[in-house]
Amino acid sequence: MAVNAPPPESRPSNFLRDIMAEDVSSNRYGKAPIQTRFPPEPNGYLHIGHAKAICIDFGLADDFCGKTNLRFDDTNPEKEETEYVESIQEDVRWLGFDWERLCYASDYFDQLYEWALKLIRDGKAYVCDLTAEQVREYRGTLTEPGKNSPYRNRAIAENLDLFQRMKAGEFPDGARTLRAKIDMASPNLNMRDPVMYRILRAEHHRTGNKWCIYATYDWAHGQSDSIENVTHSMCSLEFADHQPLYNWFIEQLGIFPSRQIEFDRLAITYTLLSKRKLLRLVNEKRVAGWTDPRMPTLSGMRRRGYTPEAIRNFVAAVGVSRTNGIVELAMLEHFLREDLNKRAPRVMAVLKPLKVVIDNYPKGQVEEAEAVNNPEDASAGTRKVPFSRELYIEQDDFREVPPKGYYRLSPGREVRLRYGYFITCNSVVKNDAGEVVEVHCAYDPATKGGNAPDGRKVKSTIHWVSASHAIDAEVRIYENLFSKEDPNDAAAGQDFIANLNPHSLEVIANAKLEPSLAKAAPGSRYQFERLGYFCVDPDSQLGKLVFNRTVALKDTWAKVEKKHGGR
RNA sequence: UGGGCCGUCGACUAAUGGUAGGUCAAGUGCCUUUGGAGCACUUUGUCUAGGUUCGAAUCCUAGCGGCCCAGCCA
Repeated sequence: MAVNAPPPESRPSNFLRDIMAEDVSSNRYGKAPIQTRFPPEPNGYLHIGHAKAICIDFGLADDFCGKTNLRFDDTNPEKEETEYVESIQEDVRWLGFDWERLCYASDYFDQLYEWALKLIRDGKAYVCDLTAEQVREYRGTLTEPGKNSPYRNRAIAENLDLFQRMKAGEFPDGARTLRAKIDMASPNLNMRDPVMYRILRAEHHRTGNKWCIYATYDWAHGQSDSIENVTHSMCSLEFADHQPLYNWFIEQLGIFPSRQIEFDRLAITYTLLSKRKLLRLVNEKRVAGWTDPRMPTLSGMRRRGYTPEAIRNFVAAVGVSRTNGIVELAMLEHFLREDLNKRAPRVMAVLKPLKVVIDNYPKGQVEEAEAVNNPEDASAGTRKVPFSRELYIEQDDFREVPPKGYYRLSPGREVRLRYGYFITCNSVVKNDAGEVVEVHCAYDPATKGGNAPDGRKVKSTIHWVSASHAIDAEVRIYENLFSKEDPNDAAAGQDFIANLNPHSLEVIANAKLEPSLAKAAPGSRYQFERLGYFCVDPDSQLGKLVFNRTVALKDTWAKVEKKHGGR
């Protein structure tokens, strides 16, 4: 029913789309619709590297009016869990994709078994009694050919009998394997009689204890693709050496000829994208689980405040090729800010409070300043923010001795309180340690709303909250989880654990927020003006809000400060 | 070392034998009630050497460099 459409002209080209377009125009699959699949193994949570694969698998199929299945590649019961199959579905949906069919490689265990029998009957597979270690020895090396297994020429009837008894559970784990009979001298090691089945007594999250033999990736993947009529099976570059084997099985069986195409994995600076290593961070409690906001998992990023749109835009901008590159984290952050800038309501919050007393403002008086909710979106409207004699401003927004290029408050200097008044600092109060703990100012009543009738200008506008109206909140500030661009670049004898950033989480226990935030719901995102984007963490409770900093705003002052060598 | 894949601005990626372009980053200026956002402008690139061709990032050869493969993981 689906008609294969040519790709839209507007999109930048990529080699995958080109291949698919060629296959469509050359009628490689006749009238069969384009079909792809996203095939995660349920052995961990999805991360942003998977987001790239998801966007490719679903996006490309969509470009050609095709369909995409979500298929769990669950052929190794020792590592797979239901928790993971659930989180994966949630994450794919959250990213904005919906699958045609939900499948499991384990759906095909019976069919795979039948096909294995066929290969045995055709003399293309045999039961091998070599131990794992012997198999390795017989395989040869990168430069030397392998040797034939002594069991390679077993009679078909014997192979059939042995294989059926493997399935029946007559042999202990690891005692025998079923191997494809291909070529022990092939320069491609994957073709040196690869193992198709191993004996493994482990409870499978779906098939329970029905099976004690499990298909390997090579035997399961291509056949699963074929069963689902997958036309284009995209996978990452490291599988390129498996493609001849992928094709060999399909040819021997004479089944639907799915085509494997490899592309490069996503890599990002300061980020680890390996399920195995992320699992270690979780198991060793280096982070608070898979959903820790510092994790590159989709669930961690979601909790951190990322939007699916930001991730999709990033993935699209990164593109796809066959080179092994590393994208700068700055690029991800750009697309995050770009999206949040459009959608996040602005709000005032003070992370590190410094008390400001406006000496000439009437005691007990409260005014309501009208604040714009989102300058990027007029329809977001305005809100009222209480203003009074005692306020909090950011400690960073006052300097007793202003460094070069510093525009904010300092003794004798006038600044604007956003949506409030111009104030001038007259004096400071210090504690015993000599630190400024209170700043005394005078306001100009004529500048209400933030404009001086005489046209006088100030160099900076700072945010504030009314001390008596502010609500307290915990704010969690995140930095990169790793302090090295390449987390794996560790000294001899060390690994990525050594590159963990000890300052990746800073908890601010008593931030002061404007009262409009009192009922902010978990998951909602805001821009704390001049600071960054923040979202409400699910740890929040009534009266005890917890915010995560999603990403800081671009900080021009930080650059200036760095250049001047200021503090 | 055998095989496979790949080398385009600092990063990612287009150009499919015919003007090396885009995004990020960096820089400059404008604007600004967020040192935010926005706008304008600028810098920097085809790994090297040969060859084919009127013309090469693109095709060929060689070299150099990087990544992947010796799990009964995926």
